[in-house]
Amino acid sequence: MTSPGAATAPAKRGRGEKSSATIYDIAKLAGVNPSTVSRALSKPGRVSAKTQKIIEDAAAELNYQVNPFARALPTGRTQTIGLIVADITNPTFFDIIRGAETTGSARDYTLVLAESAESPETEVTAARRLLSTVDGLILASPRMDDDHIRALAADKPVAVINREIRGVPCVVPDVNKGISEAVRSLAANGHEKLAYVAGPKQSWMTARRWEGVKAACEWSKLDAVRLESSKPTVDGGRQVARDVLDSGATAVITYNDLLAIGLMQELQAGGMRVPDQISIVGFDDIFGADFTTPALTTVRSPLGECGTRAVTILLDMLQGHDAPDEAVRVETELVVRGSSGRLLA
Amino acid sequence: MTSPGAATAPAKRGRGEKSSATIYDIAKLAGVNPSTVSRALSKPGRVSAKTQKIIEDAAAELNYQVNPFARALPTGRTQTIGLIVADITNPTFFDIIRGAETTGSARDYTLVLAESAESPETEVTAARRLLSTVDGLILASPRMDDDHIRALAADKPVAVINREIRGVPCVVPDVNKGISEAVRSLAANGHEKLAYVAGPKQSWMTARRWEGVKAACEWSKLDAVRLESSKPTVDGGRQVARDVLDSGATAVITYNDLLAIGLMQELQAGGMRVPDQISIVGFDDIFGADFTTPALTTVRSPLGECGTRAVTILLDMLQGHDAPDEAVRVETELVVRGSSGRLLA
DNA sequence: CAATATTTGGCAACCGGTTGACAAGAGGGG
DNA sequence: CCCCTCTTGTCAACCGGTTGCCAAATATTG
Repeated sequence: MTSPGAATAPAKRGRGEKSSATIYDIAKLAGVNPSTVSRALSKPGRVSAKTQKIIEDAAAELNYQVNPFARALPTGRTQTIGLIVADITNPTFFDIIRGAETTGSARDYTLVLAESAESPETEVTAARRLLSTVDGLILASPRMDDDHIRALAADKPVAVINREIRGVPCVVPDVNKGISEAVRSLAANGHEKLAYVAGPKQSWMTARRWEGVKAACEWSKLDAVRLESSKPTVDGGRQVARDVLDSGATAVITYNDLLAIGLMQELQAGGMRVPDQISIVGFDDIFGADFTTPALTTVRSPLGECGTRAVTILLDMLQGHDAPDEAVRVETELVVRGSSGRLLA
Repeated sequence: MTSPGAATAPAKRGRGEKSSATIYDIAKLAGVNPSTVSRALSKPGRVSAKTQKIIEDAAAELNYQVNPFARALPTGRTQTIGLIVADITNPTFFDIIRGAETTGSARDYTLVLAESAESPETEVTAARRLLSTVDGLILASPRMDDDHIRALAADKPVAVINREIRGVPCVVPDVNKGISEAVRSLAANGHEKLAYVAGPKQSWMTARRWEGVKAACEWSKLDAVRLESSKPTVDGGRQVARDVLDSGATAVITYNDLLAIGLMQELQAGGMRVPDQISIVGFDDIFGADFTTPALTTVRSPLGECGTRAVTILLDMLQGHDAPDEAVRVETELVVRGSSGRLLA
């Protein structure tokens, strides 16, 4: 309003007429120096209680809000955290996103979202771009290689979900508990041969899960066979049905729920009865896993908790705490629904 | 490096050692003035081709990246758009988020996500907070009242999805086509009485859908009755099953797919056969709608497209285009799956 | 009550770009 | 050959906070 030259600047600035109040406005109103205002509003006990009050009142009156960019410029702090997911389409990530958003905004951090479309290159680009504008970065099921991730982590706090990388804070579901529950339950129900339908080769997790299945089967004296899927989707599940039947397995554990659902649909379409003739166990307990008939038995990974934990680690690091030097493990558990059960020979 | 006083500033800055290159570094390397660098890198033909080249090479060599905050400070442009959804839990929004993210990042905009947890107050707060840091804001199914939204829109470009507000650019699925297809199909299959299970009272959409159903039923000479649900979730669907049975309707259209799924589960649990005894049609075609048995017939709203369109409108406005003065309507269509069909008396 | 320790507030530089005003240099016309 | 116009680069102010350093004000202490 009082700004000179306002007449010569023809509505160029994008911020509406009433640019919001600055610390200079407050300073004028409160009769102090701008720097004092800045201190009153950020540093805790740096100014006297009296001045503090005056300034706060003035700020309230002008209904002041800090300009995040002005603050970010000299300090580098932005109050945002970035989250990169491999594929926004994939419901697995929904819970992670939700957990991260909720936890972040509870501590006054805003979530910035990007996706890599499953491409390592896109992922690196997106990560680089984000990294410069956020205080910390979360990579959920990253597709880029370890060294890239370490390079990012050298720059700013980074937390990784669903993958374990030495030297970088990680949050990883510990699949063993859930898997051994699943395998034990299948063994108890009379199954003797089990197939594992694997996921994408680049996925760190698919290897961990297969190891877990193999180990548990050995323990329970089950036969374990590994089958490959073309892609970790419902469609991929449909396509692998033939192989499953050919394998002679009567129980199947899949890399994820989508595969399980597709597989179940295809098998049922072919006249198989689930779980009477074949038991199916998925992974993750995604949204919709209980929509099927029978509802899907699955090893639940607490993905929302992964998001929450990752954010917490990040924010702690930002406050100067050390990163946990071991990967944080969250428990998985078997959720028994209708798709697994006694084998009726 | 050459900066004086570097010794006195003891590693305070949070940005790793090698703070990235600035236009000043480029200027030095290229032997020109920083402002020339700035112009070369942003304004199109403001500098000579020769200087342009020199500067670009220098920038490449230093592997320069603009500091978004430094740019945002004087210009107000941030290259980000905000998206506020009522509930991250709700799969309806997944597609919107995906559409918005994809479209935005294709045009070099980053998506900033916030949720309102279905609370109008939280929503207003989140919107205010976001508005100051983004170039434009998308409100998906906003819960706040019209005036609040208009106030936001007065400040910066705002686009609304799933609600129509005069004077604010909106993207709204036009439910009529999908609904009339649904009702006509039900009528053709021998149904004479239809129930509409409504959603939350504050939802603008639930009213539109009920109007559409009523009108289509009149046209097709069907009896239409409206039932209320406690909440628009699977659970809410289960709870309304009793009312549906009592109503005597043989066909049901629900406010959304979650209600439809819950309703179908409950009815089937009670021994009803779908669709032989009762047909069920949902709304939105969310992820998982085809996981059920039978798969859910539903009126698809192209939610991904809504996200895309909203972003497009916003970015166009940012480039100085006018906002469309009419709400943008996207088509809905009936997706026939197994849950609707001929009534077997 | 003077001398010293501690608060508290002000000054000014800085973060890294953008942009209006201007001057030097290049090119064109009479 | 001179004057005028157009291009191109430079200067300097500015966006809105933060923070090191210093001095004034106040509190503490002998």
